[in-house]
Amino acid sequence: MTKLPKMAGANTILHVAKASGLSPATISRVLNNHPYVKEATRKRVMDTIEKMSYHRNNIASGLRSNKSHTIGLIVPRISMTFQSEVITTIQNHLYKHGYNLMICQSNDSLQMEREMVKTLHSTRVDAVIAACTLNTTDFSHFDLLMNSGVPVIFYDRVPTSKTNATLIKGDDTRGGYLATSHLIEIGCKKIAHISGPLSCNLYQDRLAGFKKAMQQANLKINDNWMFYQELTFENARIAVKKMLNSNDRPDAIVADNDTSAIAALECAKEVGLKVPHDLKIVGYSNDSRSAITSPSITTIEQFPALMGQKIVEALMVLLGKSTANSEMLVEPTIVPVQLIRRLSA
Amino acid sequence: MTKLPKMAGANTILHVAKASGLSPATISRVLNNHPYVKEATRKRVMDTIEKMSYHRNNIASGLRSNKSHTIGLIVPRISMTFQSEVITTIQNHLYKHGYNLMICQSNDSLQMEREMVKTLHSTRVDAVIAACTLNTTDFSHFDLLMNSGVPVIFYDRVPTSKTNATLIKGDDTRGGYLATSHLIEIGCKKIAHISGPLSCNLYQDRLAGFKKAMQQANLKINDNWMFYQELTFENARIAVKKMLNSNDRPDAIVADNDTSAIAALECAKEVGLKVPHDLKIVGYSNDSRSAITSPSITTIEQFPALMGQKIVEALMVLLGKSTANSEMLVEPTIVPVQLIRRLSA
DNA sequence: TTGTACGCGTTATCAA
DNA sequence: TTGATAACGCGTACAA
Repeated sequence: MTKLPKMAGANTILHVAKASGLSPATISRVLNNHPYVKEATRKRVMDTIEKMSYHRNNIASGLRSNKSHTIGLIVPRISMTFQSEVITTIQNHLYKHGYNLMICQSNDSLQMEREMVKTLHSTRVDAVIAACTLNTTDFSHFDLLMNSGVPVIFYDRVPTSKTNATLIKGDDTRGGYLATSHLIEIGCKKIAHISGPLSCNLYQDRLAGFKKAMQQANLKINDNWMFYQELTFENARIAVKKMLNSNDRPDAIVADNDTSAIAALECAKEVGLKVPHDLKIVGYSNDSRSAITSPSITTIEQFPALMGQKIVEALMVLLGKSTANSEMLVEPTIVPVQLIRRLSA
Repeated sequence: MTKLPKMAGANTILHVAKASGLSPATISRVLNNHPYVKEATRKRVMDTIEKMSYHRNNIASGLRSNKSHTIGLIVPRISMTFQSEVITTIQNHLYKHGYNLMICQSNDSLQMEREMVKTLHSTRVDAVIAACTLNTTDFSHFDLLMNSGVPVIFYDRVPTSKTNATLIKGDDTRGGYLATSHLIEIGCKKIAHISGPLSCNLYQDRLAGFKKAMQQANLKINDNWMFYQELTFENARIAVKKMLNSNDRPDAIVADNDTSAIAALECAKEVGLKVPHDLKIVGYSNDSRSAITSPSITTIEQFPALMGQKIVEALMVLLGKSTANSEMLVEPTIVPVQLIRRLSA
């Protein structure tokens, strides 16, 4: 007996090697499905592994191979319907490919986001997927990763300037256009817009879509009905109250998320306006709540599962596990959107 | 634009040692805040680290120290409001303590749950936090972790039999009781119950609370109004339709989640019943949707943030980072619940 | 207070 | 097809 046994429950490939009368290298080959292993040997090793209930130490493996089989994910918050569905899809797909997911919530804090990039770098994740905060306009903290050869995929909230990262985003321009032109088609002429802060590409694009639809219909944009703010329930209430209490009221509201749309609906009820008769409302994201209000809210579906799937596809290309769709890496991937017509507009 | 060359190899403490004219051991001591380091030396090292932009390799550190500073989390799905809030709290707290979180979704599949335990074991996580699937009645797959000295905390859906793991659960018996007795107080006598499958402790307990309230009020339980099923929207619709179309209709429904309560509300509207006048409804969990239906739904608040906090507290004790509340480790921790009265009952 | 030397468990590189 | 052996980067006795 050599220096083998130390503590129960800490079997290593060395133990397996001894027990099966083979070398550690062969055990490793079996574990990694290396081609040059005789079938009989493989079987013998597998049996021993089973018998000893050996489990490979991924930490040691990672140190040697420089692969952690872990993907880092940075997201503002997981509780948003859209985000949690994207993440769910990513996680399920990645798991099938043998990767783990390390999820970090920035809580929409740029400082947290910066720290998390460092942490994920130290953890030696194989790649990072990130939806940035509303305030992230400088993306240079991600250079740390890319300079070390760690691929970065941005989705949803992405940089607008040039980058070496892979970009996957929703068709927000079209989303803004669809929401607005729908209202125009059903006769609205005085359309308000509750936008998010324009520091973020999402809201820039949705605004562009809004403007395009308005211009095409020769409708003028009333600055008193344009709001650029963090899209919270309270902020929306304040904005909508102000509009509804004025002499000149809009006949429709395009909101950049469903929380704001729900707030608008609530305000309308309080003021005694009937939706959609007196005021029409369109939201954004198809939040699970938007389907169950009375009236239910017309909104923009973003297909989070599809986006998650695209993200994993790109990831597999970046990790060299796939060569399909390698053009994803140079051109931004645009995920389609769709108007979900309900009763509010 | 030329692609950035992949770095030949990141800096190591050896490089830092060379550059600062010290030994690797001293660098390591500085990184780990070891007491026996002269302040001037520490400063010198920190400067060099900064200048070289050295970042510690957590994989190597983990191999040596046998600590990954990563906590594994297994959860049926992150998209449920309750779960996503628990997870958010856990993640934010853990991050402050210097731990990462590896989240695994079992999708309520027992087989996935089993695999994920193995994966987390291989990844050498420092501890595992788990909310099990609805079908997990045998928890022995977690023994792999506990036998290797990896602490396990079960929350929400926990084992009912004896275990070495730490248990943190909601007061579901009281929740079921509060929901039912509230209905009784406001005059209901014919109360239906849409329960989850009794394989799961949650629904056993809520049912016990329901029965207790019914017995105290000398109300008899009508078996035609008792349903034990996975708590999906469709299942609830079928159950409620059946009851509302029969000759003998309940005057109230206790649902074990808000999805079922929302389905009940929808069915009632379809059949032309007014809620709460003709039918009263109480849900469970205070899902974000329950507040915005018309009428809004009375439900049971489970304080997910508090539960998340308790989980981290217990974890810190288990990891030897804290000695407060060490009784958490032997007795299950019960997180309180509260009736949120809204307009549906 | 700092340095030397070794080992954590695995995989890669040779050699056989 | 398999084996021997040297890394991977860090932490920690032990020595100085």
